[in-house]
Amino acid sequence: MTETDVFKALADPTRRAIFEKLAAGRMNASALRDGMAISQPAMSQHLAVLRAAGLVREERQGRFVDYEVDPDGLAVVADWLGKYRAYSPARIDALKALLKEMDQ
Amino acid sequence: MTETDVFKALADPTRRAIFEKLAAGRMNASALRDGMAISQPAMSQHLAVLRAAGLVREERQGRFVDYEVDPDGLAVVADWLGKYRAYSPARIDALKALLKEMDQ
DNA sequence: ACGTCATATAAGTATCTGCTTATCTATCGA
DNA sequence: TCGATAGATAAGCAGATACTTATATGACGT
Repeated sequence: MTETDVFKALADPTRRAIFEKLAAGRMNASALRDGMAISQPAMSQHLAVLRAAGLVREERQGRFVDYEVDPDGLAVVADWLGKYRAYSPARIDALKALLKEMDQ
Repeated sequence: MTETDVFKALADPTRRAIFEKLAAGRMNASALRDGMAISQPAMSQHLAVLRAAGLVREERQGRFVDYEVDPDGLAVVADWLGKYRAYSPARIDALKALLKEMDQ
């Protein structure tokens, strides 16, 4: 779950797509697969990479394995980005928006 | 300057180290290099990758080329991360800290 | 217990990555 | 104009990556 693991995991567009799909809600590997032109072993391998990076976690449900977003991996990205706050006006705007959101 | 370009660029620890060094202030390629066990062509290649990702920009100064952090690449990361705000309590804490900072 | 289904793992392979050495381009000072 | 210096680019190569097909594991219904 190092920075390198996380950024490497996110460097692949297929894995980002899988992650994005999971962000909509917990799902098993087969459900993830449909509509996604990807073989079963490829999906399994991508999920293993995401899991090793701490971006995703799994919970076995009998014969199925449900996957869901793991905030730990996101925290690594957030922390990295945080170091460069001074350079990120766009992010500061986003923060302001989030604050507004939180105040409501 | 796609998401893939940015995450791929950041997936390499040497490139993250270069970026971090640049975050401390604009610097030419030779200055970046010292203290960094990296050959001149390797540095040049890494800088090209960072530049293509929009993480860094260059300005020729006579015989030297100064590099500096380009916020555009960071904005890509911030935007990506922003999509998963709901999952990132650590990031929200960071935001709160930033707010405090901004209020002072 | 048996066949089936969900997922993981193994092994092989084409492509990509990050490095190396060698060479080019361009700007500087003398 | 010449030698030196900063940096980029080319070509080659070892290792990593993302896929494939084949097979293993393990839980389910019957």
